[in-house]
Amino acid sequence: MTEKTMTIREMCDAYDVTPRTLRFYEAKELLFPIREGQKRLFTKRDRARLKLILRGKRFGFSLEEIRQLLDLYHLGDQQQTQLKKTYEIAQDRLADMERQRAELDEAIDELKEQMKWGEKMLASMNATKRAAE
Amino acid sequence: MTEKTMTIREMCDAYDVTPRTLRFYEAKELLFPIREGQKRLFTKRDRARLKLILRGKRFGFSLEEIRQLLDLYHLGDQQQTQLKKTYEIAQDRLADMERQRAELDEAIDELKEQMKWGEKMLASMNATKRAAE
DNA sequence: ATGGGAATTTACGTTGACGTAACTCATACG
DNA sequence: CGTATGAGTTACGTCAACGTAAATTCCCAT
Repeated sequence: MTEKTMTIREMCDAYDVTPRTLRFYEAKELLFPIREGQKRLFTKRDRARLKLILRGKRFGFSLEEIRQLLDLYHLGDQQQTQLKKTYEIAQDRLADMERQRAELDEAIDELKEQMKWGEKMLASMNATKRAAE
Repeated sequence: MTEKTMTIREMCDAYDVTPRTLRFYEAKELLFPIREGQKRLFTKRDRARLKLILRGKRFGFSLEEIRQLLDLYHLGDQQQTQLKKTYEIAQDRLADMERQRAELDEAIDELKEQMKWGEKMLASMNATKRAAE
């Protein structure tokens, strides 16, 4: 088996998070490291989940929302209603994300416009400065 | 002149925010309503800024970052260094946003995959249920 | 004059996502 | 054997972005 586990330190280095963060995620039931006596051992599953958590965060999911989405994976004998609910959450988020992307595109364009502006300002100010020297 | 101003209530209704929010933005120097005696009067400029603030928020800018970007507009006699700094902030944010969009695209795809999964689960569970009836 | 609605100020409360400090416990090392 | 290093627990602190409550104040209609 590829049951290679990682210590908390290795995880921190590998994913650039603090120990506090990993323990916090465990407390919030986003990660489930095995407890070898005192220490935590993070499995491949934990690493996969952490990657998803970090990406989720990067575009505004709350940890709670991320937890719900992660639960899409382990749907063994769940009740159908629960499944449906989670599925709908995912659908909503997807719609949100697509709206967000559209806005993002728009905003990027506008920001670019804005910056052409800034460039001109800079140029004219440099000209003024050179003229003054 | 089109110097039509709006009261706080009108603003709230028009932009779906609370009075608290508008006062908060004023305190943070994002808005500058005129004070007619006791009351605030929001100008066209305030409305334009508010729109930008709200959009900025929708994709994760902090109010402080938004304030900096808004300052790109009123660059009258500013110092060049200040201008440059702000300009660089904008550049960085733009890069961030483009990275974010790329990730968003990726994540949307993955989420869609995930959901096909969910659909199959739902379908098979419905089949099971029907067979049991 | 008065009572009812707005708007205002002041100030404390809240939520999420950790940071940070204090202390304990275990182990490795010279 | 002492100690330094690293992990763990507990619990209080923080920061942003407002919410919420209390106590005025102002204007206007009855």
